[in-house]
Amino acid sequence: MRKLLDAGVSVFETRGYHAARVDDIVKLARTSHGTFYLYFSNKEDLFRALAQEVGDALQALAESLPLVGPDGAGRAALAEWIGSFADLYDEYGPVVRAWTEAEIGTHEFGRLGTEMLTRFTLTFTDRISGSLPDRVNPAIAALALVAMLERMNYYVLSKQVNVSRAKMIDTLAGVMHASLYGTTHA
Amino acid sequence: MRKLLDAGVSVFETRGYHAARVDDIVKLARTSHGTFYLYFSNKEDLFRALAQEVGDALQALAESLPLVGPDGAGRAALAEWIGSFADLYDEYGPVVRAWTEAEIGTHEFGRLGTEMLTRFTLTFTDRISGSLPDRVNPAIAALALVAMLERMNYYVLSKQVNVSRAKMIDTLAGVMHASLYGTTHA
Amino acid sequence: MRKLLDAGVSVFETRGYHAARVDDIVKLARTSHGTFYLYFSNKEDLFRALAQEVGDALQALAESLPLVGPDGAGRAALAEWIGSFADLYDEYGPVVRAWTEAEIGTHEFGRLGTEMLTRFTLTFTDRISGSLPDRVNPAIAALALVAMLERMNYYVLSKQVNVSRAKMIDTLAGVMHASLYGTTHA
Amino acid sequence: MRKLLDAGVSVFETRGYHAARVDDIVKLARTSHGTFYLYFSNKEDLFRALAQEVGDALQALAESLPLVGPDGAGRAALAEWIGSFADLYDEYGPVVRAWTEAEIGTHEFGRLGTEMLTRFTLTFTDRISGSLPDRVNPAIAALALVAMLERMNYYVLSKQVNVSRAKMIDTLAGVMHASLYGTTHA
DNA sequence: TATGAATGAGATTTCATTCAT
DNA sequence: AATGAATGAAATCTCATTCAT
Repeated sequence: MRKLLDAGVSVFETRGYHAARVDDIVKLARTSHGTFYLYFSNKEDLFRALAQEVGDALQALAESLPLVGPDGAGRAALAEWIGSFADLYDEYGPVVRAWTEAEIGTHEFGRLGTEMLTRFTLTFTDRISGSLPDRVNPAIAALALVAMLERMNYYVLSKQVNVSRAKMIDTLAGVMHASLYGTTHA
Repeated sequence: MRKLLDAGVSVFETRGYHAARVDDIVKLARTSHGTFYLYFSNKEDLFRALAQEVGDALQALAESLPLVGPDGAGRAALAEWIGSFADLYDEYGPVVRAWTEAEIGTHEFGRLGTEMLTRFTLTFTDRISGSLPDRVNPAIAALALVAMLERMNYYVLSKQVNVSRAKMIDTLAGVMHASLYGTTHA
Repeated sequence: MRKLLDAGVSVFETRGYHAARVDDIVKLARTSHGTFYLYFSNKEDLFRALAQEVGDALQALAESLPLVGPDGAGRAALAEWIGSFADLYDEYGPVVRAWTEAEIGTHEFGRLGTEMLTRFTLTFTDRISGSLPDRVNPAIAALALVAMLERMNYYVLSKQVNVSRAKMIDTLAGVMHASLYGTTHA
Repeated sequence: MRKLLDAGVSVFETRGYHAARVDDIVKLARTSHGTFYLYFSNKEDLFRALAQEVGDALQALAESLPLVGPDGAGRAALAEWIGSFADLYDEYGPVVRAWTEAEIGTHEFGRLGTEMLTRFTLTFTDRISGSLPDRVNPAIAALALVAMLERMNYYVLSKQVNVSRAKMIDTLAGVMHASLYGTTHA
């Protein structure tokens, strides 16, 4: 039930995954405990549904990454794609953060998260592997870039580190492009 | 009391911050509830003490970053420093992860974490700012590199993504060096 | 919920306010802790509700005090009213005693008690002020009589001082009437 | 140990008997838990010692009540004695209040208190019995007057009901004298 | 389908008391 | 005599989950 999922996102945003109570979600959704358990078997179950949505969106995004060339156009395309990532983070930020919180000490979400990361990175690797210098392991470099991408978005968009969205995107594009083609930023 | 702090690290590692019960910590430390509350006013309070330790260690690490030159020696020095970061992550991993878990939805730890990130990044920026191309904002580039560093360590050392520690360090050094001097990796 | 309030009265009676445990109340009411906290936020909260009831009953009683004349009929009417006070004390004794116990060192109940005393005494003063000799401050004399009334009921009805209810009422009526009209007792 | 007894009075004053912790008393007395238990077996025990002091002082006071005559001099002597009672209440107020609090729901203190009340009232009865009209039971009238005396002092000296000490004494003397000799107040 | 009162297991926290020094 | 760290029993309170309506 959409109402409950949306309330879930909202409550996870303000209270975090662990501190979120079924009662909070139910109250925000203006429905009852009984109804909650009609649709979900518990908080974890509702979260799984939200996580699924994020996972799908992320995978679609990974697949939309263009083959990036060494020139300015390639860099611009990369920047645009990073912008899409930021858009996605804007939309699903609370879920992503809750996920990070939930997966620590929770077997299932940890496994799900690792799977998702692996799939995303695999697709990402695929797109950039042609561009990398021979001696570099593309999968690992890709993982590092994904790490930077994810965490920088968290820092800037969730943690209110004082950096503008545009500058964040430009910087990420610069560092990524440099590591792919060895050129200097911008 | 050291015994309780150590037990805290251990319990946060296995159960995560939220699922950790005072009872777990107390049992592991082979002491009593009364003793726990003699030294700390609650779980949060104990965690604060641990966080302080990590913060101090991280700050010391940031200050140990050498001025990195464009040549191979510079790259090697950078790799060595990243290795120290990984060592620190090994030692304090449970606390860092617990922190990540705790700071979401907990104002205080969120603020503390942002402060720590800011200080670390500031020192980091200081060390690399001379090396960056003019048009790049050093603070933001530094933040991106710190994001990569932190998150990659988490992926590899905590999440059991199947990457060797040596390769992680080498890759991180490569990407960082490339973004500083525009050279290709290695 | 009535069941819990009644159990509260009963437990306060046998154990006193401070020694009363939520668990006692819950067990006597044959319900659960959860239910208790559904209706009251703690023991204090339940007590507040009971205190409200006593306060209302006392105020109604004060307002029922007839204008007492100097003759035998006036004295009889006064005695009857004192009888009603004793009835009320019988009914709410446990709460009144618990209040006495609770208000010492508890700001809120102290304040509530003083308010109630003031209102009761004010109404009482109103009823007797016409009867007092000029030089006497009616409010203070009224307060003294209320003090006697309250404490004597406590001595006789709660403390099991060996005095019959009838004699207590007769004596109180005598002293009060004497102080109002300067006649000797009875 | 005097230091502990004094600290006890002080703590009972601010926190009441039940809320008083051994820790509070020990801290205020600038000594240790161990020392407390060296001199008293528990909080109750310390309180018993204080109660003993109050009991002795009260009994001495009762015995100092002069034989009160029907004239102005008798009334003045009565007023002076009531002043002494107020002095005693000033000094031992916290203990008296704590006693009231403690005796509800505590067998031992209730019994002690009733004994003390009985002894005090007996002596009081002795002193006034000659003055009362034949039909009045002196013991009961005395009890009523003692009730008034005690409670009025509590109202005025502890509860901060807005009445001056002088007026309280005058009013009590008036009501008492009136009930003894049937004269009007003052 | 929907409700929400009732439940009770389990976590947190307090504080009187002991005992080795 | 004096200390105060350590204890643990006992109380409070929360919240996920159920179930009769």
